[in-house]
Amino acid sequence: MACWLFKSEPDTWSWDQQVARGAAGEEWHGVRNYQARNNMRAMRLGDRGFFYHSNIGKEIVGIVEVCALAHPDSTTDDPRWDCVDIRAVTPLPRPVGLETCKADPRLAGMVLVNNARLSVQPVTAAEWAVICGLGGLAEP
DNA sequence: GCCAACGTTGGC
DNA sequence: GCCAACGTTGGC
Repeated sequence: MACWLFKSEPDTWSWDQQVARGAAGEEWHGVRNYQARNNMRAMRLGDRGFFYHSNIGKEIVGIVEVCALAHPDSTTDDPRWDCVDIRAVTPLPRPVGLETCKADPRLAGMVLVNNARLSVQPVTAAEWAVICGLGGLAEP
């Protein structure tokens, strides 16, 4: 099972809003970047992802799960853009900041550290485990 | 609020 | 198909 990272500005869509959607989840719409879209197309049901707050907070705040495969983005008529649905699984007991990721040599290769602009990113199993540890979660 | 990095667009 | 111009993102 693959791991991912979803970025959102909390002003636009926050973790709290995601949690409020409950098990139904929410369409991860608005992505207009091919790499990010391709990542979403590669997702399988049940894949886990981190939920990252950009700009405000700059930290990984929770874990989400893919609950619908890629489908057309309902916010555009442009057929190029697909998105998945995700639902909140659990918050991190201790949010993991960008600073922390940059400072940890085990995360030196992380996309978040090296290409901050990509809005939907792959995360390796090793990175996943490190961040869960830093975040105070026993590995899910 | 600024600026650097990056992706996309469009002219040639 | 290349490349310059432009817009957007996101860290600081």
